[in-house]
Amino acid sequence: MTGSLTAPDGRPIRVRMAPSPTGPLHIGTARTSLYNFLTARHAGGTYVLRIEDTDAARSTPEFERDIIDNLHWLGISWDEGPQVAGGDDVGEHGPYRQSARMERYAAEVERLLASGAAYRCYCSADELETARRAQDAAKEPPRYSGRCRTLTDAERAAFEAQGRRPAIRFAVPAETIHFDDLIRGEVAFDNALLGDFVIVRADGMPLYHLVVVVDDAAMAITHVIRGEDHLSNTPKHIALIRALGYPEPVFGHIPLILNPDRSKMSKRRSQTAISAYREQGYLPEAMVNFLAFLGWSPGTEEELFTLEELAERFEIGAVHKGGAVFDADRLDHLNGVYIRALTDEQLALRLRPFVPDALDDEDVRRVVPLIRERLVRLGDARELVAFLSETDAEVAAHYAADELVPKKADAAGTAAALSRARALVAELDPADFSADVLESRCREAAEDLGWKAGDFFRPIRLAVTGRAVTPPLFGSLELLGRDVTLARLDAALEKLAVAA
RNA sequence: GCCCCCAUCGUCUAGCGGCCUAGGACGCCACCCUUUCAAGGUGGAGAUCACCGGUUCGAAUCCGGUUGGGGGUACCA
Repeated sequence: MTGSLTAPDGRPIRVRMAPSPTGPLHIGTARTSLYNFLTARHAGGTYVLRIEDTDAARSTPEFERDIIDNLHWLGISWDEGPQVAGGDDVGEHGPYRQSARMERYAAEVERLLASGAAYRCYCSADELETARRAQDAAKEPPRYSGRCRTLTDAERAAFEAQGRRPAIRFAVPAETIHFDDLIRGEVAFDNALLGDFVIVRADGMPLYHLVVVVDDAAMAITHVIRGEDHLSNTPKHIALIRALGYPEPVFGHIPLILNPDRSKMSKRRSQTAISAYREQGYLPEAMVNFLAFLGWSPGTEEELFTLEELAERFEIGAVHKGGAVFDADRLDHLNGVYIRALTDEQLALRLRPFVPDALDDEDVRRVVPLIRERLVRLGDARELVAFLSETDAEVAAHYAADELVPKKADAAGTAAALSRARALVAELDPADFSADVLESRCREAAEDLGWKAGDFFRPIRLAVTGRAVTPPLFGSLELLGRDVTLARLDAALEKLAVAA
């Protein structure tokens, strides 16, 4: 299973990703896109993006935009496909939106109709439903009876006269279809078990099975790499391909990404929109690495790869057959690793959209060393740095007076300790207001007081940040500055006095 | 129901007939470091390789069956 893929005729491969803009970019679609992208890059082939928007009722420009944006965000780019920002499509096999390819589908359907490979079906939804129910009752597989397959011209005319609008069905040949799946090897399906499926709706809209086959041929796709949920559609597609006289592409079906209960990953049970991960501050490089390893491994113990390195190593034939549970803990860990690998400058830049506007770029740059090891997601920074932009009153509102008091102390003792801290800060030459000086002075004060350093630091931390869990205390004080530190210490003292 | 696919620690995986008394990572536990929380370090628990039969001198690795799980069965994609 090594060596680069080539098309059957020895030419470079052409693969494609064909998302349907009926929802935001889904994690599974993202991984399928990634695997296609990596396969293309690895083999020096062409990667095509096609938007499958034939379902007009559910497709929206917003979802298309979301898909394209987030694919770009992940670093996945295509050689041919629709352009964002209203530009023309790129590539010679366009248009790359199915909604713009209707004439072509219509022409191919005509060919199918003319050759007898497809036929008009006048059955109504009710009739179909009744038939399905009868089959179910008789414990037969529910499939179309083929009733309209052999209609005479007169019968057809009669239906037309009744005003019935026909759907078009593909007359599935009763044969066993074999194909050699890139990932699963030999697979065989008996198409005699299939009913004739609809390829054009009564309203004239062509359906998925038809358009996918027409477009893959029109776009000269050599390798169709898609989710396992399409495995059982493949014999239908092959039958259609043969009826249309197209060259047969190679198929590869990658395993599904699973919910923790091992069912197909769904919005119901998991967070599936890539945009949601992006908004929480997952790094695209972490996402890509995580997704790549969900169902594939380089066979070594290395586990951190860039997109380029993945393209070099990725082997579609080495992809697993079994589904993989989406492990959010692992993603979190990986994201932290990638965050910590960033330089302070890079991290500051990436953090910008996640921290309050009230902090200027210099503030962000200065707080980075304090929080970098504490971030699982970039979005975690918000809470971690909140004390820097909150007002003194907001900070004070985060805690109650009794929270200031350590277990082994009382309110009076705590007040004394905080006063000591306040005095120490007040006496400090502004030029000495640094983390190091603050720390050594506070340690001395704690010793004087006979307090354990940790016990002494805790109320200061709460007073100044409003929180029990914060970045390192003295670095935080330094960032806050002397005046704010003093004011917040005063506020805590006052709170204590009021409570007493 | 029918068709198809799959099966190594809780999870992601290494493994392609002897190197496996099954390796790594995440998570979990303990300890160390430590001003909180993290990060980091060290150690640990955790898989009779789903089960049963074969093939073989030898099987996690090959074959068959069973069980379990999943996907598909639309005038959705």
